[in-house]
Amino acid sequence: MLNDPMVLAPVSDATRVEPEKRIRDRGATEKAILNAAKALLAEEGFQNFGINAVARRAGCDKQLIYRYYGGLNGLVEAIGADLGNWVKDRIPEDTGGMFLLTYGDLMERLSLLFLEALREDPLVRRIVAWEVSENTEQVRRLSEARSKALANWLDRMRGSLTPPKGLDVVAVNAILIAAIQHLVLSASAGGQCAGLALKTSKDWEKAATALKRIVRGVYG
Amino acid sequence: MLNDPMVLAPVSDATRVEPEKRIRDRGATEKAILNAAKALLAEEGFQNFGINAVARRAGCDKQLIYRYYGGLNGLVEAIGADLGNWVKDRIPEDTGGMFLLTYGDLMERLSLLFLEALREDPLVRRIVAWEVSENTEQVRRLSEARSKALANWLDRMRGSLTPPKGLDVVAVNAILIAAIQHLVLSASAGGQCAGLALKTSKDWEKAATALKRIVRGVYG
DNA sequence: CAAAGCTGTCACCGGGCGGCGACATTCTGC
DNA sequence: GCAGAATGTCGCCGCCCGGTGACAGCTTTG
Repeated sequence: MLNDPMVLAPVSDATRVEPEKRIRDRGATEKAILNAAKALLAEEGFQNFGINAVARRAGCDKQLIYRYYGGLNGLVEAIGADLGNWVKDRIPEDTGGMFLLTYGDLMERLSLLFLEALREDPLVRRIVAWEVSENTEQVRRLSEARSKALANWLDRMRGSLTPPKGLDVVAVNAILIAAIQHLVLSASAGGQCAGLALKTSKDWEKAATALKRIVRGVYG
Repeated sequence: MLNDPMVLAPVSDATRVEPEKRIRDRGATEKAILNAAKALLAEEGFQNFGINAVARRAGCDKQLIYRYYGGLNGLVEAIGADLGNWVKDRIPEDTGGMFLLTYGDLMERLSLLFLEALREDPLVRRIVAWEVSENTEQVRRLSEARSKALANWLDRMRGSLTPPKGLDVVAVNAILIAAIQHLVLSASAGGQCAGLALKTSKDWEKAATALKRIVRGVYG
């Protein structure tokens, strides 16, 4: 009664634009929402990541996010599920025909691969930044998924190579991963890290060389 | 704690409670605001860091923040100014009576000192997390102040020790710093990093040992 | 004394947020 | 054909945000 619809004398003239009806396809809509969420997170970061923003981006009503994903939490969980396949998608499973004779060979290669992969994946970068910035249930889920995937990958790649004795490989690798992650995040946010410029590919070569030296130093 | 909301009890009757007048002291108020801001940032992180929250915490009206600091930007800048003295305040200037014979000795010690200092300073941790999460003017200022202070500190501590030749020390040190920062941030947020638990002091000993091995590996 | 300035407080604005109920339209099963 | 479910849309709510103008009380200055 408030708005008598027919009073609206719809744009009668030639400027008439078809209302672009959204097709009714739950599957497609769900995908659109998920993609919108991932793109939004990748591009804008977790700061302005919210129901309204995702809905706007997906071009649908936010109500559908509640219906199909149970709200933001569920949506984030869905993103986390994808994340399980991250390493699979992003990092070559085989070692590129190289012969990895030692654990040092392996870790050098994996470090560089990981660095590359992270540099090229804005979504995961944002998630890592999120992980170190908040400690909500949402983030914890994401973090868990990511770390599990990463651990599996490391394990698979190790193959039958035995790590050196007398060295806490878990701790050392954690530090290496931390270094890579922070390096990439820092570069992504400010173009540098602790005085080291990280913009041009030349900058990155220097970083990669230093990283190699570090890995070789500890793993021989 | 500061100003009970009971102040808004109207001037009713004999139950008149003295409204706890805030003393008029611009200097003290400015300090209160700055401290509130730092405490808030340290405890809650940059997520909900805003004019209203700071004013609430400082127990004063937000208008004063605009007047005295020119808004949040100015306030953040004031925080950044303090940051310049961070290393000075937090990290012993002398080397604790140790004889640092080699660059490796130095960097091992500095790494551990930096790790310790960061672990014990929630404010700077939040700032570092902020740095990798956003790229606004505010954050850039903070970041710059911090990195400058850090560089100065490294330089002072180096003294007359000459770094090894044939090694890009800037890059290597940047990676070491990145590792430490990410390790601490990760621990602070989720109690672990890449599968390495970082809660108990025993956990941290393992991390420190691994870090030493890495530093020694690259710097001898 | 009064005027002018400083300090602190309050109320209000527009806007975006998350969340929800109600409705419109289309599809499905009987 | 019809009822009910599925899908999509709309408008509203209460809340908090940043920002600003107006005002009240104290202090300094003349």
